[in-house]
Amino acid sequence: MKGKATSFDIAHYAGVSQSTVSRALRNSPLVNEETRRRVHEVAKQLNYKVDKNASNLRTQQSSTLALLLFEDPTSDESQINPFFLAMLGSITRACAKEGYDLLVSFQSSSSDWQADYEDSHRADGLILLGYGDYLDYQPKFKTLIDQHTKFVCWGASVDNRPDLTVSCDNYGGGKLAAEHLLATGRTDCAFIGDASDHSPEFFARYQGFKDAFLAKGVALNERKMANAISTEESGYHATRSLIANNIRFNSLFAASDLIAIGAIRALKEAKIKVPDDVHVVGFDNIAVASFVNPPLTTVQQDTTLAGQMLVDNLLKLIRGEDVKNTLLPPRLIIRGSSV
Amino acid sequence: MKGKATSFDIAHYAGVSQSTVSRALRNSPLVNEETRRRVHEVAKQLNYKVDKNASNLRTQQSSTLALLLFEDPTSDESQINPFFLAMLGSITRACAKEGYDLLVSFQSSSSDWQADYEDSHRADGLILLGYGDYLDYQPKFKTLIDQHTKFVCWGASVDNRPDLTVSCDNYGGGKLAAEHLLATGRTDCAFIGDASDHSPEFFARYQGFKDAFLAKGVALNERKMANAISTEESGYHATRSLIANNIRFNSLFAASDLIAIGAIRALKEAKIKVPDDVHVVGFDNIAVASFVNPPLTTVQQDTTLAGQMLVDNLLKLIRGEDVKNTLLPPRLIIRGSSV
DNA sequence: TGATATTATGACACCGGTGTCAGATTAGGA
DNA sequence: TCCTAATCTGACACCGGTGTCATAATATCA
Repeated sequence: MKGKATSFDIAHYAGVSQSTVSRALRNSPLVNEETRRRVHEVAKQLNYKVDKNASNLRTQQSSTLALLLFEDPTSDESQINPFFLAMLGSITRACAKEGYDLLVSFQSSSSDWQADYEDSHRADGLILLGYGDYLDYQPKFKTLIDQHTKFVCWGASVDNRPDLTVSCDNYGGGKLAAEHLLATGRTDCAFIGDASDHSPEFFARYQGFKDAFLAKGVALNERKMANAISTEESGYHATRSLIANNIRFNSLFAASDLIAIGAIRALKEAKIKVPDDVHVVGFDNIAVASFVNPPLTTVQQDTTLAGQMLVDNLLKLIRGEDVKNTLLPPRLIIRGSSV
Repeated sequence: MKGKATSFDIAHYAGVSQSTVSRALRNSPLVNEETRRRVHEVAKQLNYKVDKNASNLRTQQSSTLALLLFEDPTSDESQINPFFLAMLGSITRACAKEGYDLLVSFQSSSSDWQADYEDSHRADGLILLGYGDYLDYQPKFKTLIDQHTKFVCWGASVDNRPDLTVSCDNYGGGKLAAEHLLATGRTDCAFIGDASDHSPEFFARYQGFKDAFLAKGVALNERKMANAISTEESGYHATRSLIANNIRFNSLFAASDLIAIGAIRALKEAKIKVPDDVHVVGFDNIAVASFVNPPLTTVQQDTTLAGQMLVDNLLKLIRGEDVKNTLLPPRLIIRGSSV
């Protein structure tokens, strides 16, 4: 046998027509039990596998989803945000569970990442994942919608289509962090992140945080804020600049764990003790969080559930079913950095 | 325009035949420059994308590689070894660079992971990645070879086909670790890992380590070894059992960073100070390593290069070119856990 | 001007399945 | 025994491209 076996080969050996082979292998009720058995038998012997290209071509669907991970262009090429890596793991598993394959692709946010996966019938739908400047993305989202591309999005809200977004309740998560700091009596708080509409996720975290403070009659000092993207480096520099400007605080809320870890490094360097002098709370609960010193108090996003929801919603979209706006509950994980 | 545009639509609007469209879009020298331009023009307007299924079906290749990540079944479902996540990142990038798509799939090592990707023409070749008991895999490797499946493997050596393996020089890495500990004067060393042929990577690390000690006339004490798989938990328990058995040592070499991190936890718990009482060296240089307390001295595997080599070798294999056995140089990263 | 080479294009088979339709065979009922 | 229904199977068109071959149109040269 040279080359791979085709359904015609099976047909030949099983003494039936190719049509029957196709039906038998898909367990169509139309074929006789005995025939079905024989066909399966031969197929197994010849190690036959359906040619997905042919099958997909005919049925016009691919049983494949594509994950586009777009990263902040300023972040280091070699280091991928561990939070997304965790998401990737759960998405992969969720896909497998649903019988879908997963194409993975990293995109720099500048490039033409509406990519051709769906248009070229490589994938039935897209999952978009990434931090970064969402204003850049809105026009691309629009293009996708115009082209009727099926996609879901982590975190980023898509104008007029909240059903396309799966997100952690960032606002609620920010509140959790605030209430925790308030409970420990640390009301003089700094915020490191990006409280603009360029990063809606960070912004929502900040809003929730601020509102929880306001509810207790404590106003956040706008000066005690510094911008940072979600990298350790960025968190480090932002915090250093606060310290350099002689800004004082006894607690710090970072918009992500990576930022928090960078912040802790800056604090340590300035001989400011965590948690004694400053309580630190992060966001994400990446794997590293429990290993840093001190272990990081953080708001957990349930990546397993998130991956599952992304896949579920996308499949519903593909099947034309109704999809609801999806918000996942955050959970506070208290560790040494804040007690 | 209902549905996606096909090459016939382009042909219609450009006033040429479908054949010419196909040629023009692939920039065949056979088509007239003016025609080519017009066809591209129309294609762009209709947002036409080549149907990969049709194209792949005809050309009998997919421009896709599949990454099969098989994990130790005992490891926690939700936590993926960060080392592999890093590899995944670099493999993805390497694929993109070569113009290949990447299918990602997690396999539990028990399942039928010779998977159908290649047989079903979903992928042109496989990349296998995973820790675990390699004896389990050998028969599966054999099946793959028998079926002429193109694949490469990280770490695991495939009998008689060393060209199919890309690996870090684990033996050399073990030596690096040993020489470092010897240089710091800590010759009474424990080893946590698996020094059997069930995990050839760990075994090689141990061998290199042992040989370097022997070269200095120091023999390792066989009793100061404990088995562990590559998880924090496992490293923790293995180290605890050594301590519980009253086994003393002033340095410790862990077969992987995760194990080392678990070991440090066990040591701390037993009030044994790192690095004062015990120097610890790990292997992998996962992202966490620099954040633990104390920062972990470790042997770095260059994941970027590794991913690139895996992809390069696999593509060579697919193209029928000659592939050499590939061994990547390790590098010692000295941090606080051993000085 | 006629013969030949060159260039550009269209017609058509083909890749390997899936779905439809028609027809053969057997069973069931009168 | 004949007719209709139920069951099973094969022939065939089709999905949307790619590659081969034939041929028309134009250029080249004697």
